[in-house]
Amino acid sequence: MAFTFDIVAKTGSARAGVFSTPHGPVETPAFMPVGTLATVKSLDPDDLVRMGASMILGNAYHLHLRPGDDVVREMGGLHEFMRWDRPILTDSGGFQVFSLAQLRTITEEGVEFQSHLDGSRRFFTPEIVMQIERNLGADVIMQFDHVIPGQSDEPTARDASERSVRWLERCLKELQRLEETQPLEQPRDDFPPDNPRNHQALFPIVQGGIHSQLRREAAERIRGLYDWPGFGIGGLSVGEEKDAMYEMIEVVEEALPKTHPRYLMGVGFPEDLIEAIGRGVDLFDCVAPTRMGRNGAVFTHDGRLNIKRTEYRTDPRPLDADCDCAACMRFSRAYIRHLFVSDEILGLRLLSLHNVHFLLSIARHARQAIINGDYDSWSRGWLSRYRTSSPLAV
RNA sequence: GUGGCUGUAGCUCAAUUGGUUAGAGCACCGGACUGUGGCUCCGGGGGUUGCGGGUUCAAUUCCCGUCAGCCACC
Repeated sequence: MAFTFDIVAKTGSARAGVFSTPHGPVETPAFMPVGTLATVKSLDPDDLVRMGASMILGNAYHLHLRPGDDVVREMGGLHEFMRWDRPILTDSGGFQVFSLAQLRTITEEGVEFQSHLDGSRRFFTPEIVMQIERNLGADVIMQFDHVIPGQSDEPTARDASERSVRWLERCLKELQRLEETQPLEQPRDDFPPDNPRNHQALFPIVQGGIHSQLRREAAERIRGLYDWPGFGIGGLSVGEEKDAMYEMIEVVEEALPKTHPRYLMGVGFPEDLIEAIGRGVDLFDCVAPTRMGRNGAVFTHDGRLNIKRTEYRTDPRPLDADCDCAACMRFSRAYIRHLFVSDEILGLRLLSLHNVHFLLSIARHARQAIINGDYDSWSRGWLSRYRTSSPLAV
């Protein structure tokens, strides 16, 4: 089997593992920087490698609309297109259809919607999304799911969750057909040769809103369908209370096999990573470090700070004294603030660099703490410092 | 020198025949952002309406003077 997950250490529910893919291993817990449009905004592959990123994300919805998944396929697949030879995971676009697109009409067959770029009418089905993700050629591909707001009531959440499971069955069937009929593009001669990589790992997504019973039922039904290489946990950090999110993670952790990787989609903030790792989550992705970086927010060990504030106008210190990222090793808060206030590109880049590094670093340290067997004390100390210094972090 | 036009928030402009506490956009100062547009959203500070008089119950608005800028003509 092309995808394996080996757990090397455990502390309570927290696990340190190695997830193997055709493009190399992913040491978990891992944070995956988001590169929606085949780029982690403002960072290039060398930056990401230097920071120790192993797997990154692409997005089926966005890449289908532009440049087109057919274009990516013709260019040799997403890895070669963006020159990233480590693992890639593509999100199905389910979240985007429900967050960006307009005039959604949902049926059992699929979703009709309007592109957020030009308003053109589009139709996504589980089969079409699998074809898109096949063309992109990522190592891990997410099922097409039905995403709903975090505070949705039980009937709404049940409807969406059960539809997601039915769509999952169709995704699996279509992927199996594609693997028979459409081999992935082979790398070009000047690209480092890789493992045989015709197989893509399809991750199901456990939905169910903030309703424990729905979460359990979804996990149960999904497990009964196939021997999945890993599991997505979706529909969280979409407006619900943090306590509800943590509770749902615990419920799903109980209901999923302990032998497989769990990927908490769209999370998160530093404190969320640490809380969720303690509850057995292995993989994360989040736009927060880059998007918030572009808006001036900086993650530090002493909580979040806003680089635009006047108080940093002549502050000679680095963003975070305990950070060894490229921005902190070289530049002052005063300089980066100046870049921001002046709308200079470098400001966006340096904060994105720092924030991504910060989350990658949390995952690395968490992994080491699990291996050392002292995750509880490490995480308590980390959270205490972060929350004490920052009244903004709940 | 003469005639005309214009002076309202840091900037660009509003303010009904003279009628509540002079508004808006941008800028500035805070805050939000969790399966991505550098977007967007929320809140805040800021004006002796160029200056000095006058008319009026009431003046950004009408009158006189004055200062500044612009235009035209000597």
